Amino acid sequence: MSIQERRAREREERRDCILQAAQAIIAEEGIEKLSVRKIASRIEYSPSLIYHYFQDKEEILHHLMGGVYKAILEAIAPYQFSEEPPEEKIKASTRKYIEMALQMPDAYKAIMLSSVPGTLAHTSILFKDARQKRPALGMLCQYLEELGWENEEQIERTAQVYWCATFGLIIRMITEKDLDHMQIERLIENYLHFILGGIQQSVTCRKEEQ
Amino acid sequence: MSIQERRAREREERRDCILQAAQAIIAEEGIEKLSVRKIASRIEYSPSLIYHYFQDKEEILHHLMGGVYKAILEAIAPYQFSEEPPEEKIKASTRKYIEMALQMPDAYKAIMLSSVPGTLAHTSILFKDARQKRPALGMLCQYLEELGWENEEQIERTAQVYWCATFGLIIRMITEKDLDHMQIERLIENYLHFILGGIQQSVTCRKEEQ
DNA sequence: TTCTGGTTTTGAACGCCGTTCAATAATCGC
DNA sequence: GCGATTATTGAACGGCGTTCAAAACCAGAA
Repeated sequence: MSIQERRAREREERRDCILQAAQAIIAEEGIEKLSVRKIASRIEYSPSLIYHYFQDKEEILHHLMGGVYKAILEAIAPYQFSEEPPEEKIKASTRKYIEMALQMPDAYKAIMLSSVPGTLAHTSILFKDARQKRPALGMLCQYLEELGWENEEQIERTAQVYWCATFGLIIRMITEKDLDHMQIERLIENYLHFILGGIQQSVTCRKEEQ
Repeated sequence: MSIQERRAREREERRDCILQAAQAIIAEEGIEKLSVRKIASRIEYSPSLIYHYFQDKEEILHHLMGGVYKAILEAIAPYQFSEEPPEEKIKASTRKYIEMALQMPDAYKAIMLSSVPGTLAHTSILFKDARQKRPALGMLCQYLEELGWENEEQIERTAQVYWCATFGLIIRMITEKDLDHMQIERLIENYLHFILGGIQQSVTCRKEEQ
């Protein structure tokens, strides 16, 4: 028993070791320079070994990216329980989300632009009832409800396009390098103002309809 | 003279031929499967030949993508001269832009996500005075002016985040496959409603400030 | 201790890729 | 027709992800 346990533990350790090496390479050279062979040489094993611990390169990426995205989601989770008004909660958590993403641009890009089913299962937001499975989406839906929105379908769809829009800003800021902190700060501020306007306007519309 | 002209023409023709072959491969197999060797084999020349007509693979992509993006911009240009109210012009041209992008998802993704300076020079929108160089941006700025906006800086920044947001929606719709026409239509409709809300709200704010 | 069965690790290979470069073939100006 | 220019090629380099049969290793049984 004990021996099998040790074996399993060692196996897990080596998996971690591979993931760590991959992370280090990404940190040093960028995600597009990551290769199975480089991971192997860094841990001083032959490339074929990797394939006894992971099915393919994609699986390695998937593991790493899962961790990254989880970190972002965990960073914005606390706002949920804040006592501030919903608008402020939306603003604060969106800002945090953007800042987290910008701190790990390669990883964010990689995970959010991946079309691999396994990754997509963690990042897609445009399916029905997505709010149940996507914390960021669910959080925004909750805020909208706190703001008095009632149409379930409109809430979810608004949350979906909201996060698409936020995603767009982030990716463009990542893609267009040479933006300094000042410009980024201004863009985020402008974006939040603009997008919150969209939410408030929709409230106005709803109120008028009643 | 004439002979040199013919030479130049022939050279141009072969360049076109290479570009056409590349386009065909992209159409058949997707952009990520495009390779210099495939282009060469399709035009029945050796791979090395390609490098006498283009500096590298990137330059080929750049030429193709330039054409693609131009097509989108040309498709939305006419709305500029329409007599409809600015809100309608914004809605209509944004919708057209989105639809065009969705018709050539691979190409759109490739050009808008490329970080290569040459490509970036055609697609970046987050720099100062971008409205002078970016038709889509300039158009939106014009509409905002027609709506009575006056703060030059706010106009440009709003236009920037507006297109970032639109870009985000498009990329997510492209990335998350399995969306049917109905869902896409609903998302676009919802997005336009939402984002126009943002614009109108900003107007309201401005009016209140005065 | 030696053998056995399973696990871990490797080396070599396959078939791709982008790119370079010296050598050859074709074409032109004279 | 000849020398220079241009077009084209074949072979090679170094990289990639991945596969697979063979080797090395190791736990427990005889």
